[in-house]
Amino acid sequence: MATIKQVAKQANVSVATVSRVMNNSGYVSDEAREAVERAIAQLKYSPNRVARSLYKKSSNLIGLIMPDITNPFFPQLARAIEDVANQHGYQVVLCNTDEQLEKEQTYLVALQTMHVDGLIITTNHSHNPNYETLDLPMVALDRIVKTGIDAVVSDGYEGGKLAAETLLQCGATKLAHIAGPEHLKTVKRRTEGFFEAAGAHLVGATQSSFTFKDALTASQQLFDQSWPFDGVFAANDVIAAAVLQEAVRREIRVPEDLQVIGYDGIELGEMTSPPLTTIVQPIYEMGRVATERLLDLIDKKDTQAKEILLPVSLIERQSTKRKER
Amino acid sequence: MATIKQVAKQANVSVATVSRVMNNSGYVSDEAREAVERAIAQLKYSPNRVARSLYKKSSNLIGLIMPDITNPFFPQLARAIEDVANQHGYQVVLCNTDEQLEKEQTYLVALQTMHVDGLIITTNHSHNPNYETLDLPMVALDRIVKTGIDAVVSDGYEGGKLAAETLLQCGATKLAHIAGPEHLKTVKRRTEGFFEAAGAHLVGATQSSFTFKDALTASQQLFDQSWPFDGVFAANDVIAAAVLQEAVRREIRVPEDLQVIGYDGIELGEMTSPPLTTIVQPIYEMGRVATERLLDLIDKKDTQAKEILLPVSLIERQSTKRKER
DNA sequence: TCTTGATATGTAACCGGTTACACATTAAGA
DNA sequence: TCTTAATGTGTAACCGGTTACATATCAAGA
Repeated sequence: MATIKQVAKQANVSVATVSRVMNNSGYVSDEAREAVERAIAQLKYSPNRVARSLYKKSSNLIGLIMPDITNPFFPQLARAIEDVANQHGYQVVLCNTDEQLEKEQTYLVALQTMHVDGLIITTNHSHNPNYETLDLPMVALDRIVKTGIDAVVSDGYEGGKLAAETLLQCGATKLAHIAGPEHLKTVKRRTEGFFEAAGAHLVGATQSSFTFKDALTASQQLFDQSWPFDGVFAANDVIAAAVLQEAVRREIRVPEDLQVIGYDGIELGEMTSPPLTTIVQPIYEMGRVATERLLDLIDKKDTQAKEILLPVSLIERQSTKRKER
Repeated sequence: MATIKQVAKQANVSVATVSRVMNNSGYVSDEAREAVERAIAQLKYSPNRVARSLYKKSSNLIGLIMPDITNPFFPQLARAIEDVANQHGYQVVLCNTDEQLEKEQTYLVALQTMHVDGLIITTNHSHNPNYETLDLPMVALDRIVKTGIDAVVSDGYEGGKLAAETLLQCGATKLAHIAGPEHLKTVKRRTEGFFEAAGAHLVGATQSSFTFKDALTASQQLFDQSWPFDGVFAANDVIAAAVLQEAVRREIRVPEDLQVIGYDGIELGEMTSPPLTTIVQPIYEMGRVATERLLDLIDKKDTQAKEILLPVSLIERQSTKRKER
């Protein structure tokens, strides 16, 4: 790798001039510029970002902290973040915390010592640790933070309501629900919205983590305890897939005897049998908006913290019947 | 953030001594060490990795180049890589190339200028670009490279054979196949193994990309053109899920009338109805092995390039019947 | 003609670590 | 007692950029 000194020598100018050409700053004569550009091309020079970082105290790196990229909701988010970051000349550093405070803490110091320019925190943790004291631009994604930290979330309450309303409009009268983990506020809102709109039609509910195994257990429990019902809203698509599978096992026909609605809009929903009707969060959009917001914060464009709420929508596939009118 | 100078001042020693304490190198008296450690604790000092990188020409960063983290095969791989890297004090930089040469090239120079210590290339691309000229430790994952680059892959040929043998042992006699994209050598091997073991039992085959939509089209085509058959081997689990869905749509019972085997062993396979029998690649293991290999290369432990072949295995769920005997 | 501001360029300090080298002290062995 | 090696510590160069500052030239306006 060529250095700026070699380029300067080759072009017969000082390093300052080379730097000016590279950064398009200060005054440079046309001759000098051409000579430098020629040297750069000849030596295939591209500046050492580490050296640049050291002086500028900025690395063009952003840290992405998420519980587990393996959870099917996160890859799309990561993709959106990486796309937008890359378009703006940033790279992203991936961190999986498993929601463990200790890991989070370790990553935080690692990211700080490497001078990342900002953080995207995609974790549903409620006991937010030293984030407040961190003095780094950051935005929370799919997560609700009390203090003055930006957040991008989708409208879970409306989503829950929409699920109940849809089920009702499609002719279901006895509704059941499988909620997500207690500590996830964004997920809890879905349940609250659903309960609100389901009203007296609610005949049963249980709760599950987001692993498929747990969801299967919860599904069985729901069928055992609350059957019969004719509409289920699951707190996410993975749980909905479990409900679908359990229904098949019990020879309950979907959507004829039982209608199912999921939440998230991940690709999995297309792959089940029957394909899953679901409330879709604009996942990619959420990642995009969060990253753009973060880049604004890094550029100090707008330092007023705010919560950005994105709308959800319904996608009808075949786990529900046609809406009546 | 405190600097080494501040620590030195606080501890009444020189920066060299502080550095020696931090790195456990050279001679340091007990008193000096204690004083330094006290100062470090007081100032909450942790060394600036950027400065360190500049001198050492090593960043403790590894670049992860994959086509698209959104493809359900990759998150597990990414997770394994990140886990192992993190355990050894490395961070990973995520890059999605969409298999586009141009993007790959851009990432490559970005990663080089930030002095990543190594690269993991998880892409099935055959037209490998400037990798050879790159002079960076790297290992290819799930990808076959001609030249002297390390590779970690699983045994697709055996996997394909295993699929055919299993189908046959489970009583299927008329076998069909949906292959993956032409250009993916690792995937092609599965097809070759399957054809070899299926022999005269093969009654039909088609081909598909790894998107669910294409897989659905290919499934329909297969049913239209080659029905009846009683065993299908799909080149990956996504395609298998499509076959399953199409079978349901045509009211063909699985596994009674048609048995289906997938490939990969991703979580999706548990979530279909019925759950999918599949050939599992040790995905996490592959990521782990690749990363450990890369770290060895970085430490110059063993520079002899080699291909590491990991075994696959069968996991029986409910898309096949019980094996006879 | 003199002043002034725009243009052009180079030198050196700086970012925050690591380490080669010089120097000093002390202990062990001859 | 004299060598010699081990131990301990500080100074300054270095990694490869960026930029403050000094300096020089030149054209325009007074």
